[in-house]
Amino acid sequence: MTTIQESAGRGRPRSERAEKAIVDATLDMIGEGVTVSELSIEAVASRAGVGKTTIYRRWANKEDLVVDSLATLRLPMPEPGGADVRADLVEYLEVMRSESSELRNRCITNIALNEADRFPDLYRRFRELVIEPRREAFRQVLRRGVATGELRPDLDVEVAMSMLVGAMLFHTKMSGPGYPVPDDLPERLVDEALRGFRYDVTRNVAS
Amino acid sequence: MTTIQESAGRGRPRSERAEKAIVDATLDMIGEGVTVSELSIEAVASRAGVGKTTIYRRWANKEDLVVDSLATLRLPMPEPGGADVRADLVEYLEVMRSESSELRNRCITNIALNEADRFPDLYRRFRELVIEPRREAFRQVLRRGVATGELRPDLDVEVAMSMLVGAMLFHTKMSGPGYPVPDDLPERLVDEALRGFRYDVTRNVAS
DNA sequence: AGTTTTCGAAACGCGACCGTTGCGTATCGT
DNA sequence: ACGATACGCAACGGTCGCGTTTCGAAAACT
Repeated sequence: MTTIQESAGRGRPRSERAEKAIVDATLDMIGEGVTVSELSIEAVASRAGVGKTTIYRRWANKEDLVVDSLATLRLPMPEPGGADVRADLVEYLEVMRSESSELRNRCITNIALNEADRFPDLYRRFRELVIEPRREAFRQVLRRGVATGELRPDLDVEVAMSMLVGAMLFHTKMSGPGYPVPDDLPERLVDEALRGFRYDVTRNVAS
Repeated sequence: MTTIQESAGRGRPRSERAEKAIVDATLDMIGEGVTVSELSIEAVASRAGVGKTTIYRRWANKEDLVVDSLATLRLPMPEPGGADVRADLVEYLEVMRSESSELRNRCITNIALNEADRFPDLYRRFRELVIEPRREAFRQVLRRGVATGELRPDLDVEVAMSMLVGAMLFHTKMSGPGYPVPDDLPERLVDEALRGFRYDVTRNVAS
């Protein structure tokens, strides 16, 4: 908790509703693509229908507000069904796809991709809190696939992850009004990745 | 050319040096991760060692300055060697990798990934000028591979492109002081993509 | 009832940047 | 030489957001 100080519960208690409105406004604006640099406390206050005082009483600065707001995003990667590697990979990519369609969740990628350089502290905490757990879950699916023999024993897991996740991010970032992410993209990505691009007459006759 | 007007060559001619300094400063700042919104004419002028007047005399607004600056980035994709699909793919990814290490060239991805929503005009022109030609070149390599029989006839070319380019962008965006892009990433990416992840005892024994 | 704390709102002085204008100087064509 | 234009620089009035302060009202405690 980066909150500046708990008030000794003597007088009027802090409004839960105001706090939620502030965090919501913050997340929404970041989700819409507003940079942390551009994010103004005044705009957050106005959007949340709250006085600036109410914000400054809780957070010392903008970065703390953003950190705490992002921390409220609990987006657990689901335990993979575990039927097979293909199903698990598709499931995870599908999570990414569906999340990307909600404005709120876009702030995850927006922060991760845009703010790393300028707010290293924010990025580091965000990386530990959100990014790494997800990478690890994804990594485990691939490792398990190697262990079960579904995937090549010499598969470069990190590179494989980059390909699938990178392709997904690529599409979601490029997506927009005119360029929606196809519903079946996760399946198509996983299938192409599993089969490989090369034409091999001894094997690829169709699945 | 978005330049506001050519002066009738009567008096003192406009300084080539100043113009170059302005464009250089603009590109450098964008390459460093400064948003177009954040980019201030004052900062550009100061960095270029130039008066604001000199900028406003040439460009009507910030967006025009950015458009013209980006247009000076002539970054032709090389004609691929054409030895085989693998070599061509590695070559193109290698171009992306090496470009990403130069600050100046980072403004390509920065603009493409961060400014699409807020500056649709800028993004559209940039897309036509830089992005689409490169996508098309990349696409041709894959199509040629299908035509020569090196790649599967039913390969989903768009998905394949997303995987390779997306993975590369993913790494370059994530890269930084502590996270350099491995030199051999292009090769590793292409090899994993061509082979596929799946373990197939009838085929994968090594290359 | 009285105390304490928070609430939203408004205003403060401060600094950054806007786009414009005027200044004295430099550099071109005629 | 002379007029025209561009140069860098400094200043203008204006807007925006900063972080702080003050205000009267509201909501909890003893």
